[in-house]
Amino acid sequence: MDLPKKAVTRNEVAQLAGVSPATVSYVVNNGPRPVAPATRQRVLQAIEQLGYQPNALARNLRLQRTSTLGLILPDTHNPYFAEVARGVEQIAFERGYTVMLCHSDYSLERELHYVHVLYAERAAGVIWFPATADSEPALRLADYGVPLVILDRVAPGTQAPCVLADNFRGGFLAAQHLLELGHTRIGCIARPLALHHSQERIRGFQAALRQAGLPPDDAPIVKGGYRLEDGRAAAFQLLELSPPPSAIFAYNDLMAIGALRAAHERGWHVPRELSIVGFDDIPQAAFTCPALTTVRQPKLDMGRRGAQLLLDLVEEQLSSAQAEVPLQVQLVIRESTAPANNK
Amino acid sequence: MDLPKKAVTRNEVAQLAGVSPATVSYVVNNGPRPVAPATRQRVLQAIEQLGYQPNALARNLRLQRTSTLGLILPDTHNPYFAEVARGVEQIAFERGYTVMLCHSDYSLERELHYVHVLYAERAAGVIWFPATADSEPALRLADYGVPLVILDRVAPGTQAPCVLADNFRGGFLAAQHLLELGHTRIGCIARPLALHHSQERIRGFQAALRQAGLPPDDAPIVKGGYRLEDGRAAAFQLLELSPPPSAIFAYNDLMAIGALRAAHERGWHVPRELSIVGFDDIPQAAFTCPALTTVRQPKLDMGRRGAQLLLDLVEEQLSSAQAEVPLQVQLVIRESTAPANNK
DNA sequence: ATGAAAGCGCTAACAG
DNA sequence: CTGTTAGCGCTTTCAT
Repeated sequence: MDLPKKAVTRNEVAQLAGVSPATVSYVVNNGPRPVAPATRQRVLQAIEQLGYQPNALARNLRLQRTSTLGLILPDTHNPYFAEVARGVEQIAFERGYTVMLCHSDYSLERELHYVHVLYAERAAGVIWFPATADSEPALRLADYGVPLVILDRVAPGTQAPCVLADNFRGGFLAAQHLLELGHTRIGCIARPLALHHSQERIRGFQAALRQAGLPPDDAPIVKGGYRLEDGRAAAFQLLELSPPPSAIFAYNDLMAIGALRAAHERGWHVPRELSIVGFDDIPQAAFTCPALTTVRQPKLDMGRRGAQLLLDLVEEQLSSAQAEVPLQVQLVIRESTAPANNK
Repeated sequence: MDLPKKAVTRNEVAQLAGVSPATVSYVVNNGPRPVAPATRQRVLQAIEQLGYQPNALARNLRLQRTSTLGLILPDTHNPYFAEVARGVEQIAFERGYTVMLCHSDYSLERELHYVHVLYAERAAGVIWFPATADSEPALRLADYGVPLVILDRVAPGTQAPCVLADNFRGGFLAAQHLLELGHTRIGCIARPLALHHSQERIRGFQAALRQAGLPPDDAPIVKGGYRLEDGRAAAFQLLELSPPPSAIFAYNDLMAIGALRAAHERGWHVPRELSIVGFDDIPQAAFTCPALTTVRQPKLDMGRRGAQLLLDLVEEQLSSAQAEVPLQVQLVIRESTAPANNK
């Protein structure tokens, strides 16, 4: 039943309908030339009868373009990325594109691997959620002439449009939220500050402290990974300080959850004795534990916006043909909305 | 920088290297014919110099096969599916395949849409996580001769291999776990019983009750959706019964979390006054809320096993060429492991 | 050891 | 309105 059954081709359809292969194309593509209603009918019937399904490979080869989008991201295990993937696919579907899912698994090497694969497949464009601070993948894609949109990060030396969360504002809001709850000693779980967005979140965070008249240096920072387990470890460090913080701002929700876990293990009651705020918005987490408040970030929307931007780029490039379009840098800022205390 | 830059072709490489296009192929593919070391060197250098990257479209067209796998699943918003996707991509990567991510969004129509797209793209095989009880997508794929592996469901009328969780056992274990905790009145949040796996989970659940000497009919069942919100609504129904159950077994973790939320809203304390068990294993949930225990199910592994099975099928079909291989039905049972109470 | 050439299935310009 | 034909970039069987 699933032996290498040979697919029916356009020629067979043409033969059955008694027309030329070209005519079949005109019917299938609804153009570029008109077809007499009677002929069209015969062709459609032949297609139906044979179960003809045009070969996209041949079509793409001939057209010198595909409708495939590459999506490179670290790992859908992190619900944040899964949500981004979902957003990308939604838009791709709506606009007739298809998505190739590429996990970089937080490795530059694999990002580069997929850059090559996607170019080999002549992807129409790529959406890249960088795993490291290295811009090489973007450079390579630019070199290949493949349109690119970068998510959640700026890649120095690149012209590619970015979709960014407003990291500064997110950090600011997180601190503000905790300050309003009466906390004065707040610990931070960050990533290495070399990372632009981590740095921004911390900057925003400290700005809020300063504005409240608190010395930012009072806020202990633990720099580290990005996984749940990293958050747990970082929280242990923070809780052992004297005095320990009464609140924690975590770089992402995964680590916030890790912190929550650490708190539980240490016998702290959240949120009575310790408040925790994560930067992202993981619905399950938000719903599961009323103690966990999050600064909401529209990550589904990030995927959607990224895909939209990319497809606009792709299609513009297509229509503008060889007209020398001036490069343009487009920067989209997505703002975090106010912190939501999930009652 | 990303204008429709024309890609360098094999002919240009051949010209630069002063060899025939065929020779370039032999070098690139390392066969099927040997190439003199000196020639090979010149070709490699030309490739390097021009930044040549073979066009996979042309190659696939010629070869009449691709290394693209289709993955059709409801929605990566559900971490369960995200995890499956991750598993599939892992194996695909290892074996040199690429994954097309297709969200059916729980709709048969979209499943069929993607079946067509994937066939048009001549996908080497498809992994399908059905959204409904309808087998039509499987039938269509069989008709096209596209190898298929079905996840988590049997599709009547199909020969496709399935990767199944041991739903009966999972339900059994869930009930057993709750019985050991001393519960005697346990509510169920299920999906429509027409769905094989929901039915099985309930069957297993009731079998455990029976074995414990309890009348299964005492266990109230609410049938419904699959989302967090559905679980919340179902839990409200259960909690309003008199007497209300002291424990709840939910079809999946998303609904278990919804139930947890409902309990909170009603002022119940979990797990002191109400125990909740979800069938899946969502790490965040499990970690976030120590009250939530889950029957672990290796969903990453489900994706991995599915992809392995599929690729074996694909490659076997490739090698066996036109030899009339007898159809074979392969059924893999994945067992749920013991319930883990996430302390 | 290598070159020439025939397609893979399709689109679109060129001819009627 | 429709048929014929030249490729798209590649693999591989013929030849040499």
